[in-house]
Amino acid sequence: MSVVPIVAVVGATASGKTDLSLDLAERLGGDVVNTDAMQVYRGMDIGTAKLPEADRRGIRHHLLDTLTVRDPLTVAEFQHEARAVIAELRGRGAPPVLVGGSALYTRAVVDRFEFPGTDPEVRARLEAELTEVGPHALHQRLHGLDPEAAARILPENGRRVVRALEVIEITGRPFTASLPQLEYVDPVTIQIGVEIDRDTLDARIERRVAHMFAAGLVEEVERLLGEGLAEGRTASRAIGYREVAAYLSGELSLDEARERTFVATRRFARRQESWFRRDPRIVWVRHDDPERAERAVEAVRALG
RNA sequence: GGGCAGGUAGCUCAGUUGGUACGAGCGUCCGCCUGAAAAGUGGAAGGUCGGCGGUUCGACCCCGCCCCUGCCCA
Repeated sequence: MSVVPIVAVVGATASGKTDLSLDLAERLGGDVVNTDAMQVYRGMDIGTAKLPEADRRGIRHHLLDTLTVRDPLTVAEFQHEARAVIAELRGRGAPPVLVGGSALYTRAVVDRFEFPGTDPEVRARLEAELTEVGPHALHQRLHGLDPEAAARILPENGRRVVRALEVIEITGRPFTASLPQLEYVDPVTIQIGVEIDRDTLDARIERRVAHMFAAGLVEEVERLLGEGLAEGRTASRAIGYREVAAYLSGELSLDEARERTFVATRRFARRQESWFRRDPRIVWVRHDDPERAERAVEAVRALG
């Protein structure tokens, strides 16, 4: 193979992406690159199902544990860093094997995807307005400035309305409110999706959540709260962490926290599925297919 | 054995002095998504209102009996 391919393993949480990524990296002689929004946080191990060092089969993993829980992270920043890592790996001939369930992160890295800038002051001001006057009023304003964007963004979705207004203000141009075409930055890219039926997935999620609590998730959250987890804009939203934090502050019983974590994870998996499902470029392999790694490698080699 | 409370969507519960269930939250299903994405957001499908009988033009709401659940007394 003349060009070093970019491989991305995608799929719902708990579907078995991690194992497949190790098999692929091993067979292709590559490194693993995390594309999970929460596994970048140091100390968030149990609740993010981060693969322990000892289980990495000696394969190098990138973009894990790069931030503290107080550090916010954005897609655009992640895109920048991940692309740098990918370039470096390919430079030395090692195929990057991306793994992670954060669909937008993966797409931002692998696809032609450009983010207009951001301005903390403008953002803060608009967010303050949002809490004050509500999303509908801001949506009205957006309608006046950029009817097309307003038509595509639901009036209830304050977050997106704010971002649209921010972009318009700092760029002076209309906001593109829809996702870009599905087009890889580098044509030698492939996405391998892990396919799994719902009942099996739900059972795995339930087991995983039970295991997390048994393995000390509560203690992990307690420790991270001491490190400022609650102030972390991104990290504090992680499933499992907010539920356990609610338990620790007395808002929920332990059982409720566990149940809600299970339910939230299940919902998250549904959202991931609906996201990946509509990307026709993904090559799917069954989670329980004994030949799945071979099939995936074959698909990679077929790239040319 | 007696008393009290309750049996309404998958779950927790609203509801009408009798006039086609206005239901809500959660879940489920489907969708959207450009700097918080494990986030944010829209929609849809679900109910013979415990059973049987009675009163009534008409009952989920009234009466009787029965079944179930919880609590109390014996």
